[in-house]
Amino acid sequence: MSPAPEDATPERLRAIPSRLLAGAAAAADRLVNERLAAEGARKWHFAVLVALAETGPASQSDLSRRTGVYRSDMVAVLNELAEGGHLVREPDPVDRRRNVITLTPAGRDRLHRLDALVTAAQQDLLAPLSPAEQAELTRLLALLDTRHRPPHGGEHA
Amino acid sequence: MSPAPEDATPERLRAIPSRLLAGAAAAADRLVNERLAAEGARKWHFAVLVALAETGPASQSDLSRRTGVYRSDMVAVLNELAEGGHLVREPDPVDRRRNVITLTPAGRDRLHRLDALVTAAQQDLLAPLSPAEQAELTRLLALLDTRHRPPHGGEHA
DNA sequence: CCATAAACGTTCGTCGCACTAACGAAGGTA
DNA sequence: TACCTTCGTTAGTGCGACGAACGTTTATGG
Repeated sequence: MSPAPEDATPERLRAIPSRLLAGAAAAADRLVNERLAAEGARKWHFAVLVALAETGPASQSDLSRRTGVYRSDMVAVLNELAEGGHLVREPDPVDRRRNVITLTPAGRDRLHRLDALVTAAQQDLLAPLSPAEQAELTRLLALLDTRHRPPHGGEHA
Repeated sequence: MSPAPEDATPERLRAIPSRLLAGAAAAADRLVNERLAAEGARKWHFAVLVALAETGPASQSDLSRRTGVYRSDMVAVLNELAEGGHLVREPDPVDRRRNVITLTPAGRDRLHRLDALVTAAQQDLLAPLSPAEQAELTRLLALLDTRHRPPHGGEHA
């Protein structure tokens, strides 16, 4: 038998938070993507659908800001969702620079299905933790997130 | 004035652990890379140097397993470190398929400098949390990491 | 001893994500 | 009017994660 190399990761590396974070994030992404792939979706699709459902029709740059998807990348995401009939993209009559993105009933359906998948993935992800630990982890991560402001086109004020 | 869109991220999305994880990991990566870029290094360089310092000379696939860098990508990392004189790559006389990677004194020096940078980045990252929270977050992340085994070429037994 | 299988280093290519640059069309403002 | 900004869009860059394939070398087993 082999000497069972098991987890050969050096101690030093294993204690580094940024590495732990990267590892956990990778695992999380993998879980989510696996589930969503079963429906031929990616996480951005879900994010956009959520944003649309939450506040109604919006422009692309609106959606970009709210989901964190760059407006350059938003184009393709919307194309794919539009092809699937999950949303409609039409020019905004009041501001003709804009497109108004509107969720269709089919889109709302899809949102519900994707939501179930994403929720399941979260449970898989957090399963190793007790409910209290899950809540604490979520809280701490949210803290870090709000502190380390995205390199986005954020508030200048 | 604008209606202050501020943080327009939908509530639904903000509560999703995998998204929080991705956000925090991105911030962490950004902090680490910014620091390391000052020395013209990337995180893999650091990881490889740590692995070498911890257990002495090793083969490339050894390093690959221990650092998490794919062996395909390891090639370039070692090239760069070798160019900088931080390590030496020579064929293994006992197993001529392998290369023996050996840390040079210059490499050890560089490790210490990079270590300082990485440590500083961790402090920046965790600064929003109390020491107790930092420890707890690290613990929980380590738990998730060890549970969600990498999709790597892991144990077959 | 020879065939076959495995491991190693390497090259190349793919995919997704984050991010920049630039451009035409449209709107706001002086 | 001229100017600046916003919006959607295209194209392109860089990086990390990952797979395929190939030649070389070592291990295995009949």
